[in-house]
Amino acid sequence: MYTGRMDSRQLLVDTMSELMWERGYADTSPREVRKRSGVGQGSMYHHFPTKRDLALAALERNVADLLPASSELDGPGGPMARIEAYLMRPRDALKGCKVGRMTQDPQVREDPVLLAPVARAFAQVHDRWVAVLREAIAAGELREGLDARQLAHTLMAVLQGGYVLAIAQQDPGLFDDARAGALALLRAAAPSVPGNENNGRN
Amino acid sequence: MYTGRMDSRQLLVDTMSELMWERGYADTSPREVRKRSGVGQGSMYHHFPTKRDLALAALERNVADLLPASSELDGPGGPMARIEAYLMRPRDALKGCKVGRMTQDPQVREDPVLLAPVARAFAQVHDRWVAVLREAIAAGELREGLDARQLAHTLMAVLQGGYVLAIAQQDPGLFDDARAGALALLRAAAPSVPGNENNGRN
DNA sequence: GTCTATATTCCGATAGAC
DNA sequence: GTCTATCGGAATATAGAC
Repeated sequence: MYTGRMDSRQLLVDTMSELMWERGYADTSPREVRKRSGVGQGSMYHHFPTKRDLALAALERNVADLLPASSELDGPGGPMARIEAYLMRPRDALKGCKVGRMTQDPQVREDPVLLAPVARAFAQVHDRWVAVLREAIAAGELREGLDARQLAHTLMAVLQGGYVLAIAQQDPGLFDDARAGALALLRAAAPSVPGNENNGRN
Repeated sequence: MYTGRMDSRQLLVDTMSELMWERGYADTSPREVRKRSGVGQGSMYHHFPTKRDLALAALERNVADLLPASSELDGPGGPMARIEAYLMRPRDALKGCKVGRMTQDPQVREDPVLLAPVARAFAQVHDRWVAVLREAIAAGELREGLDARQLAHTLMAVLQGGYVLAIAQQDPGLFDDARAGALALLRAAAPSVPGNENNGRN
């Protein structure tokens, strides 16, 4: 499919994926895509019969962009160190998440086909979170009895919701607050006597 | 301003506020508002010269709807009990937050006037969170050294992000996971020996 | 305050030549 | 594959009568 150079098809997908991050799907018009990409009308409808087809391709691309970052969660190093690294990695809070944003687009959220890549991406990130959280519990870095699957959703939500708060106040600091607070809570949830697995006096 | 009955103006605002929750601002057309409300063209532009004016009124209304709920945070009862009650109160996860949603609307987030009510509402909820969290720390229900302002943003983010996750999978359970996990973390962040303020052996 | 008529521009395509 | 021309309908109003 990919012919080896920056062809029209690729240009269209790149441009659409930018615009979907910036403006979402519903509010992005084929006209804008053509203007920004410089690709002509005929060309566009040759490669993508409908706006939705182009959006789907762009969405898959955005999802693919996102997943490598989360592989940081199962890289080398202690589990808590990886958790902190992923949680605190630099992110452009005021732009938001190019995948999470799609859930708020009325035309995406009502379209199972467009929503599917979003769901898959989040499920994959969730799996990675669960694994590292289980490791942390096993390593005695997090208290036993915590539910790794729940906690994974909690931490993903902190990031997704952090964007919402930051955008509302136009202040990236709120995103940083949200994740720093989450990290502080995780630390407070370490077994009570660090280095001694026999907590409390059970 | 309010004439005592369900006049056109009020009908328009009610309808617009519903539609903004369902579809956002950018993707809601004046035509849809007229259709759903039954108010005519002339009437509509008499009361609201532009779509944006109507949206602003609807937005203020949505914000006003939201704030009473958060007053639960400074009601009667122990701080942790109020925190749990507010965090766990029934919410329609798949509809999302009618205020938070606005931050993802391209035409709202770029318009300081439309964004202002959203920012104000979140700031107010944050204040309430901070107060109850400080109480919880003072009462020995949460470990000292936790930053109430950060934590307040964390918990708000859990809710906002929980909606994102739930919508992505079309499963309210993810919203419940996110908040249950947050509650579990808060409990784990209680002083290590409950009832004994002299934690560890400092 | 409400009505109908009209206007301009954009949306999301389709047609058909090159 | 790309181009230009065209299309029917919707978006977002404006005009002016009642």
